This record gives sequence, structure tokens and C-alpha cells, in this order.
Amino acid sequence: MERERERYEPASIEAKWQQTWERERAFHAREDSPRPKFYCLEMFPYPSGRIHMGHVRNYAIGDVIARTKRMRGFEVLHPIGWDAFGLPAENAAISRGVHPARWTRDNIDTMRAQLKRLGFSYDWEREIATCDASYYRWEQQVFLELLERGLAYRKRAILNSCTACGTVLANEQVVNGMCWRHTDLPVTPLERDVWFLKTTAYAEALLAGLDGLTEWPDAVRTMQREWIGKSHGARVKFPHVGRAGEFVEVFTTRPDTLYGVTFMSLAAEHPLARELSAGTEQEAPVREFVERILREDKHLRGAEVTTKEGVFTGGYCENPLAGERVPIYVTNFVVYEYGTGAVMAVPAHDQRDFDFARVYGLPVQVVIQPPEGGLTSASLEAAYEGPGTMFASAEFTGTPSEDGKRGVAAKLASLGRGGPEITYRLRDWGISRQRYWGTPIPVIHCTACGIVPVPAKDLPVVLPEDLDLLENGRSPLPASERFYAVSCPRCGGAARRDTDTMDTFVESSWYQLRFTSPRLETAILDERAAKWAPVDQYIGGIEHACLHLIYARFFTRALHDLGHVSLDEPFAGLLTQGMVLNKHLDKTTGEERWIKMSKSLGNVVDPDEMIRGVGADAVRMFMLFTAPPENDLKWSDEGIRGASRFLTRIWRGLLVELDMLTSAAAATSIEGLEGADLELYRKAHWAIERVTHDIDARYQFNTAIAALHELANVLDEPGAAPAVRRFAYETLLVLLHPFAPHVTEELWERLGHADHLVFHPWPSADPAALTSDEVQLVVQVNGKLRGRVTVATSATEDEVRAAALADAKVQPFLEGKSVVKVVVVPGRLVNVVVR
RNA sequence: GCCCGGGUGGCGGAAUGGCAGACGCAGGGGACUUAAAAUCCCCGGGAGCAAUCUCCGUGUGGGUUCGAGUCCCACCCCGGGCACCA
Repeated sequence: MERERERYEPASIEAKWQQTWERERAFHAREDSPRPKFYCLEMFPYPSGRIHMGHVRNYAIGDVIARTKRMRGFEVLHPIGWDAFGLPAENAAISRGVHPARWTRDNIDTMRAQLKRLGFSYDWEREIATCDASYYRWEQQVFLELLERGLAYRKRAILNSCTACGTVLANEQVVNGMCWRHTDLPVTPLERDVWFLKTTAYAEALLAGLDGLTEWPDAVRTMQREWIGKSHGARVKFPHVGRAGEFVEVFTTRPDTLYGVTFMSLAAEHPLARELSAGTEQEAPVREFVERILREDKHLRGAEVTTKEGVFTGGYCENPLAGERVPIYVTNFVVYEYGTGAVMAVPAHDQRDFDFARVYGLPVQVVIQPPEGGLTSASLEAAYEGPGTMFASAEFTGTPSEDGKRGVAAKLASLGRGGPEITYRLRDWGISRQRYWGTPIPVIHCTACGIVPVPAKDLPVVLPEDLDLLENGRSPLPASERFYAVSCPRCGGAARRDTDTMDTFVESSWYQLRFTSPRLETAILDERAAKWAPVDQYIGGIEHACLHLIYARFFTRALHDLGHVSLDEPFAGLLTQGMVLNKHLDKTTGEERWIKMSKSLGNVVDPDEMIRGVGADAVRMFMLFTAPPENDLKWSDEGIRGASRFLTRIWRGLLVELDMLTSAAAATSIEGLEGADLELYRKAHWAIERVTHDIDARYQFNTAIAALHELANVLDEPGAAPAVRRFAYETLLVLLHPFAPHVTEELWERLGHADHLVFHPWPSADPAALTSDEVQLVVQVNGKLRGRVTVATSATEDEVRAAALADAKVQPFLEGKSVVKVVVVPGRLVNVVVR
């Protein structure tokens, strides 16, 4: 028998079906389809060179969802593209002399071919690369619209720069005071005029919007909530002593402690620090202190353990309620970017202020008494930060601190000295990068007219791709006269282009919308956005919880307010998958550890190599079976062979029986089935139920595949009739198809089907096959398993109880005892309570 | 320090408050083979010679319940986020 010997050879099968699907445009999302839409999106890759296993996992998850939805009757939009601007392209240019554009586009070609070999069901007709002017020109237009609305603005800022990157970083790109790419390199401060997007304008909306994102993991929502960091409190204006009409403004969450203020703290960056000391004997010490602190490593400075330091500025201000005069210090522990960059210090009720006051001998004034009372300024060992009753606070004395917060804020408001205020931790988004490989910022600097937007008709400002990086990888744009030398659109005089480019997180903030109109040349979006958006299921790594996912939410809301789109939230559902880990031998300790697969650590497994070995289907199966999506996945060569073994078993099993299977019509009803036929028929329907539920409702692909293993195991047992076996095999192929699309198509065709599984309707379980006439119940005595009884499904509670008590295995445990109670859980168990 | 997740066989992992360990990997035994690979069959939490029997068992200690891996309280450990944010 020639057929029995035909081996499972994934390479030819996979190529055949990939070509077939492409020829038939199987994955093209049709605009005019009457089916309900489903937008499935995975975070698009940075074209770093080759696809890695983290991508494979991410995209395998997305593909199962997309393929299942397609089979379940949805018109699925499942696009892919390239997050193609960014630093690695420049790094490659530095180290290998290849132009970023060339490097990027070559990588895209390589990676596209790799993705195609994995058989993902992408609509390749919608592919976009963010480095194409046809893409970023719309980003430039939106930037100009944001500028017009005041949502983009220019500000002199002390920025974090990375000496290795040679560029300014966003706050979000600073991780523990280190560059996010060079995690052992502290950032250094640099003063410069740069562009910001006003994310803070949407702080409240972004926070409130989280409540509606019920299909997001709670962990991500919590992280974003904390990132936005809303605080209720008050603004307090302390009048300067000797500078009439001027104030030191602070934000505090504890206005109830206002009567306990004994000094003021300014951040080192605060302009008042130098101003107040100017011309006094404090001028020199303040200047020295400020310069030293600003030079200091931000990470160390921000650490809670760092010793609190400060210098008196020479200035005083007045407590707006108590009237007391308090000295103004500049200190190393106030964060300039938060609130007003100045803090009212209440040593008795804030540990940081207490620590500082101790070192500098500043007074401590208790103004909150805890419920047990007895706090005195002299005996205080640590700040009391809890709630209590206001004390030594004029007319507020005796007021509970919570009421006092409102009362003090209201009084401040009535005096014109501040009032209730809400502050957010979220900062505006600095988007200027002193890099070459990015989207040019479309503004012109004119000495006469100032900032002048590039007129819409002149867009796009094309990034010249014939320039080479300068020494140390510096951007050639500021040195390219051809690029920067322009005449001012307003006055016609000589002017200069902005030579910065945008943070690449800008491109990834709106790509999900552009996929709905990827080739549109007259606008950024059209009515198709309303048809497809929002993304129903977004899939990617949790590391983007606070950067990309907040930026994209901000951008969507901004695009809404600019009239480009009608929705508020870009991603209705979010699934965050874990990392792919591999063993790594630590050379110093000699021990083996599981760490993220990474090129730099030399523990990567190349997807292509795996595909050559066991086929794309087996690689996908392994990725989905080995762990639930949100867990980290530990790579295992044995595991991948197991996945391959499963597919081979189905291949061989089905082909051995092929003649018999094709001679029968698949069974369609439970009617008249018994024995092995009934068992197999039931198992197939059980699998339909399980797999459907696991994929659709739980995103538990590992248990879905386990259910398919169970069905295959029952199929291994002989005895069932050809019609039932055919039904079971076909069910297995249909349910397995989203996971292993190629081999299932091939076997489906061999069974004589003319249609493709890609479009095959998803089956639904026959309710009659999910229940049975008889059911086995567990019998417990005092909660311990003692026996099993089989009863009719329709048996009454009394009948079940009688059967359980009569069971021979149960009897010995009842002897000499009295039955106190019998708990009957229908369909599950009986628990006999004896004493 | 604060806020989330988690701790289940040798390993990855299953288990609407109801048979702990589904499914798989590795392992052991056997078949086939000159041999190996591949494949197939059997075993598999621990202990009690062995068992279809008994006891113990889901990080630790308590509690609720007829019944707890699952719920509650305290603690230990691991992972992640935030962290001088006033």
C-alpha cells in the first residue's frame, strides 16, 4: 500500500497551501461583506533583521483568533505592517556602514518571507511600513492640526539624554534613571527647546476611559491608572515676603496640615531658587548646590534612600492662613516635573520633611492628633502621616482631618490664595528626537516669524534617504543645507527647517486606524475607519502597558477631537502574552537559568530552522500548547518534537484509513449509535464544545489543544464504524485548523472535499451528544472518596441517595455509624455525613 | 515601602466550592530491529513488600463549609508594576 508509506512532509504541504490561500485572496478583508466585522491585530514588529520566537508566539495567538473568527462567520480584518523607523537602523549604519533605509527595507523583505512561511492569515494587501512617506505624511498633517489646537507645543525643557544614543529620551524611556535601551547607562541632563504633545489634556479622559475597557487585563488597567496618577488636594499660594503680589505656589494632598508648615522646598530646577538668592550672600551656595544636584545622576537623586540635602535661598514667604513667615529652601528631593515643583514642608506629618528638618534643625509643629492623641512636637520620633483631628490650627482645631482638607481648600479659595486642585503624575509627551531615521517634524523656524507650520500643500516633508549618518551616528539633517535651508512660508525670508524627527511611538499610535485605509492618498482616514475600528482584539507584550498603549489611546482621542474618527478607544480587547524564555548558562556562576530569548545573550532559536525541521504547523502548535498565553513560555526542543509527533500521528492515522473513510458519509446524528460509535461520536461533540469555549471565551489555547489530543486518543481506539470515524476525523481537522492550518487543509482535501477549511463554518455541538442517559457519581463519606455509583441521569435525589448508601465500597464506612446527612449534588457526587 | 499577580508530580501545565494532577514533555519497563532511530503497548505524586486496599499530599499556620488547590485571616517565598509624585 503506497499510501501508508507516504510520510508527513510539512515543507511541500505548507508551501502548497500558502500559495493557494494567496492565489484565492483568502485573507483579504472585504469592505462590502455582509458579515459582521472582526478586527484582530497583533502589535506590529520592528524590522530588526529576523523574526524571533517572541513574534512567532504573538502572531500564532493572533492567527488562531483571526482564523477562528473567520470560520465563525466574521469578516476578519487581520493586517500586518512594519514599525520601521528607529534607532537600531542607525546602529546598523554605524557598525556596518549600511544605510538605515536599505537595512530597514532588506529586513522587511526577510521578515515578510518568514511570516509567510508561518502561514499567518494576514491581509498582505494592507501592509504598511511607517518609514514610507505615504504613511508618515499623515502623521505630519496630524501634528500640524495638533499644533493649531494647542495640543502640540514647544517648550524649553531639561531633558534626559543618553550619551550612547546621542539623543533626548522621553520620561517614559527612562527606566530607573537609565536609558531604556542602555539599562546600565545613567541619563544626563540637557537643556533644549523641544516639541511636546499635550497628553495631560487627556489625563482625566484616559483615566475615566479605563473603566470601559472591560476586555483588558486588570493588571494593565491598574498600571495605567497608577501611571496617570490622579491626586486630589489643593493649590496653595504663599505670598513672598518683600515681593508684593508674588507667590510661591505648591500643590499638596494634605491642606489639612497647612498650619504645620515650617519651611518651603523648591526643586533644584525651580527658577525661583536662583532668583531668590540673587544678590544675597546665599547666591554662591545656592548656585553651587543647584549645579551639583543637576549634574547628579537622576536615578540616585530619585532614590528614596538618598540623603536629603538642601540650601537656604535667602527668601521667605508667608503662610496664607497662619500668617507665619517661613524660610524657602532649595532641596534635592522635590520633583520639578510634578505639581508646581515646589512643596510646603510639614515635618510633623510628612516623613521626608521630617528627615530634612532633623538634619537642618528646622522646627516641627504638630497639627494633626491621631485618634489616641498625645502627639507633641518635642517628642515626635517620626512623622505622623495618618488621619486624625486638626490641632493648633486656629478655627479648624478639632476638625477631622478629612473634613479639614475640604475646609482649608475652600478657605484658600475664598481668600484668593489657591483652592481645591487635582494633579496628575502623567506628563506631556516630549516627541523631538535628534535623530535621522524618523518622521521629520513639519515646522520651519524663521528669525522674523518664529515657528511657522509647513503649509499643507507642501506635505510631506520627505526624509532624504540619500544622506549618510555623521560621525558617532549623529543626524545628517542639521548639516544638510538641501534639507534645512528653506524660505519662510510666511515672509519669504531665509528660514530653517526643524531638523528633529519624531519619537517612533508616534507612528505606532495610529497605525491600527491606518490599516483601514492604507492606500488612501487624499486623507488619513475615511469611512472605512468607522466600519472596522476599534480593534476587537489586540495582542502583544505587557511591556507596552504604559507607553504604547497610553500613547495610542491619547492619539485616538486626539484624532477624534480633530474630527478624523468617531471612536474614543482604539483597542476594545487586549491580550498580553508572556515572554519566550530559553535556558542560559551563566558563565560566571555556572548555573543554568531561564531567561528571555535574546540575540545579545546568544540563546535564540531561529524560527526558520524549526520550520525546516518540523514545519510551521508544529512550531505554532508548540507555542500555543506549552503554556497559557499570559504565562512566560519555556522553550523546549522535546516539546516541539511532541507537537510534531501529534500532527504526524493524525497524518498517518488518517491516511491509513483513507479508503475506508472516503467510502462512508460522515455520521450526522447520535440516533442509533451505541458502544464505540457512541463513545467516539460523543467525544467529537465534547471536543467541539471544549475547543470553542476555550478559544472564544477563555483564550486558553493550551486546553483547547489538550481537548484535541483527547479526541485523537479516542480515535486511536479501534471499533467505531467508518461513518462515525469519518465524522470524528473531520471534526478534528476543522477544530485543529486554526492551530495547524496547512496539514488540516491537506487532509481535508484528501478526504475528498472541494472547499477549503479557511472558509469552513465552525461546527456547533449537538446537545444530545453532550448528555447521557447514565451518569457516574462519586460517593464520599465525610468528604473522602469511597466509591462510585452509576445512576440514570433522570434519577431522583432519593434514588441517588439509596444507590449511594447501598454501594458495597461505601458500606464498610457506614458500619457502626449513624448517617447524619446526605448531600446530593446532581450529576456530580453524593457526600454521606456520618458520626 | 506601596499596589498587583503567582506558589499544584522530575518539568510545562489541568481542575463553574464537588473524583487533585486532564493533556503533554522527560523517565522506567516491554514489543519490533543484527543494532539504533522512528513507531507501538504498559507504568508512572509519596508511603505502606503487593494490591482493585489504606494513609498522607496543591508554600506554612489557622478558619468557614457536608466538602477547600479554589473562599476568609495571618505569615513565608517568587515574579511584575510604582517608588522622595507632596
